Amino acid sequence: MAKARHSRFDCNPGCSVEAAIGLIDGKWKSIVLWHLLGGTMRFNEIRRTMLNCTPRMLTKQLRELEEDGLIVRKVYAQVPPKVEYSLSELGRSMEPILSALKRWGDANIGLYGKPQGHDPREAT
Amino acid sequence: MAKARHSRFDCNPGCSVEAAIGLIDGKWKSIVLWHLLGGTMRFNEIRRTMLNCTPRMLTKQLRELEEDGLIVRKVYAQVPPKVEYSLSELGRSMEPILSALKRWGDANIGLYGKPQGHDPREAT
DNA sequence: GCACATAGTGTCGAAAAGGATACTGTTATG
DNA sequence: CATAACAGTATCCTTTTCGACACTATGTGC
Repeated sequence: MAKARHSRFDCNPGCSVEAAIGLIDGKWKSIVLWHLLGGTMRFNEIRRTMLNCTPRMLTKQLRELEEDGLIVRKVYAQVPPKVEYSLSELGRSMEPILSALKRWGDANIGLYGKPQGHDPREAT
Repeated sequence: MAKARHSRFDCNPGCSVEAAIGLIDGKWKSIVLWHLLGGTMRFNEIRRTMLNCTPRMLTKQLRELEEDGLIVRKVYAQVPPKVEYSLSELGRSMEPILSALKRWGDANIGLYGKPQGHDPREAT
């Protein structure tokens, strides 16, 4: 797998929990997965949803998700290149996790989100 | 909040997802929360469930969880010190997330946990 | 007056993650 | 021949995170 932070399963009763977050705790991974729940997307299409993510970063996150078997990368042999990303079966099986995160976030983001301290660049 | 990695909410439709994982993506946080779902625990009691976590690390994770309002720290004025940690209301409200992670991990850990890449030190 | 238990701290260093910025390759189009 | 589109790469650097290891404080029991 791609991530190191949670890849060691140091704990026992909780290690399946650790294993699961280990796959989605990159800076942009959960968001990418969330967007892909809505269907197949192209590279720049994903990028446009998270403008603060550099292409390098996005590539990295996508490659790790692919390595972990959560998404599928389909390259079309065209010349303005076309690459489509979509959830694999395994990726789709994470829907309950993503939904739970979304629900919790929606319900509680007021506690953490905007109050102060969001950077003045573009927060989209 | 304590974490920086996900504290900027760079994305919009997915930022509530980001907000949620931002609170549980420390190396040991999700595990601590998972254990605390089972009830109040003392410092060393938690430690014993994750022997690879140094006290310094555990303290850090617990402090961040407390800062984020997910757990409650109760200090008893005794002399072999006694400190109890438990989930706050907000922490308990994460149960669906934790459970979803656990279920997914239990169902799929075989794909990642054992196959390759677990280090030969003690995996407990 | 000394060790013991609990819940930590402090310091240092290595590794991982993340980010800024610039550049590449390939064809179709004008 | 120059330009543009798309999907990346390459290089370099900063920040964050993690870990090892040693050390602290304080009442109690011997």
